[in-house]
Amino acid sequence: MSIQRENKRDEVSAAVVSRLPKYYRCLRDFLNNDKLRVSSKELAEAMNTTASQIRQDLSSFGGFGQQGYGYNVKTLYTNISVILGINDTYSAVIIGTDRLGAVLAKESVFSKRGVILRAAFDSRSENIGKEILTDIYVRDLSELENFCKSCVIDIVVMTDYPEYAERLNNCGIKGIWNFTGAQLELKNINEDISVQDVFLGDTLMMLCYKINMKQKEKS
Amino acid sequence: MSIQRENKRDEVSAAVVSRLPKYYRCLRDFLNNDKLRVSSKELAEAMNTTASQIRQDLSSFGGFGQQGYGYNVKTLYTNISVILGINDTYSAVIIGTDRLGAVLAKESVFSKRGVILRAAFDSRSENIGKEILTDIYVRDLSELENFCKSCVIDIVVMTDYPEYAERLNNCGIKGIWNFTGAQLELKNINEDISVQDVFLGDTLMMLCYKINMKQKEKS
DNA sequence: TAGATTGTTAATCGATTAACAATC
DNA sequence: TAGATTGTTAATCGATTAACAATC
Repeated sequence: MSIQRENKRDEVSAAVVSRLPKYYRCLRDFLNNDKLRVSSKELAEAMNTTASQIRQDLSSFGGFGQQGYGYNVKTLYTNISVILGINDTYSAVIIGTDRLGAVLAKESVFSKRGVILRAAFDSRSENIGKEILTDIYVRDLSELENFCKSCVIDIVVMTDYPEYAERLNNCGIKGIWNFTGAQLELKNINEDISVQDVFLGDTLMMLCYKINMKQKEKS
Repeated sequence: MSIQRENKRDEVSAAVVSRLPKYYRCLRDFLNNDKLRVSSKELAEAMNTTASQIRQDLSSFGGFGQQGYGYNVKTLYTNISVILGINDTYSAVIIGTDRLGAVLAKESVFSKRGVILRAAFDSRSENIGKEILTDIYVRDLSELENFCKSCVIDIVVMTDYPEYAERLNNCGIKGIWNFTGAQLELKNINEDISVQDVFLGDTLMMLCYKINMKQKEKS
């Protein structure tokens, strides 16, 4: 119970977490421009927010700055990388190899984040056996569980077959990156597994909404 | 000034807007299951939120329900579709035809939302001229502005060349769906143009963060 | 030492939840 | 009419912003 409470206290709000990647990108740009130090005011301008928020956010992970000086860009960048777990290596498999799946396999987004693709799965016979990436041949979906168990797989990238998610409960995986466009049944998924949704269709709908609003404002 | 104020008052918060696509998906599922009516309580359960939030959200667009009865699924679905502008037709072009661009072109996400792809652009000579979709051949990026002006293009899907965004200011486009992984320079982009970002890398970073947190909690 | 800028505490603002009168 | 459930107002909660003492 005391540990529970400890965790609760240390827990960082979802709002802050959602801003971390933006901090990371922004600091990376500063670093690439050989900037050595940055104040919360400067960071705020670059990120289109307030200096207060920057300091509040960063202090929730401990103080990375120095009064009168600001933040050392390199140090802050390194710290945020560690917080995000970006320097670690992850092994991954892809489920669904049509279109989106095939492309994600080739995407640099994986290698940039230390994610190594180990295998790809599909249940359509016309896809099975295809080489979607050097030395990565599409396997039958029915092999998925055994594969994850025998190899050590951290991340499952789902681009199809959302109903397969719960089969991953006892395969030792740590996270699901969900592109299926369907809400996974979280109540059937092991609590140890983190789920990150990407609803592409939702973002297109929101764009349509914004476009429509602007039209209406005018009239 | 009175109109300005009117708009301000009618403005729906970003939090509500971000939930609209979820309402839409949820109601579509109910509709597919031939459900005729739904209460805020039921909807809340399906959407993993509170009945209060459902009623609060929906009332910000006007009352779609009926005391003692709830909401008619079909009516609510139609209303949300109209709010999202989902039944309208949009014409679009894609910038960048490597990997992600090529796949998005083929994705059903477009046709599902009434988005018709008119053209694709790239500046790499090896890509130009390729047929990435039936009758859609990759054009030279330099033709982009003239093309958008002459045809009536609503949406530009950017998968590359983020620096090109500001060139779209006077082409009459209404929205940019940004997959470039770079923050577009909003101060250089016409206010009439809505921008919807999709930072895939950010979502992967957030997944890594969650995975790491769970590991730390255990130890 | 003086100026700058942090980390943190307090104030404000907005979003979510609860309560309930209105009414189908 | 009685029961159900909305739309809306009020209460609570959390996140953002402002202020400032601490200190490099």
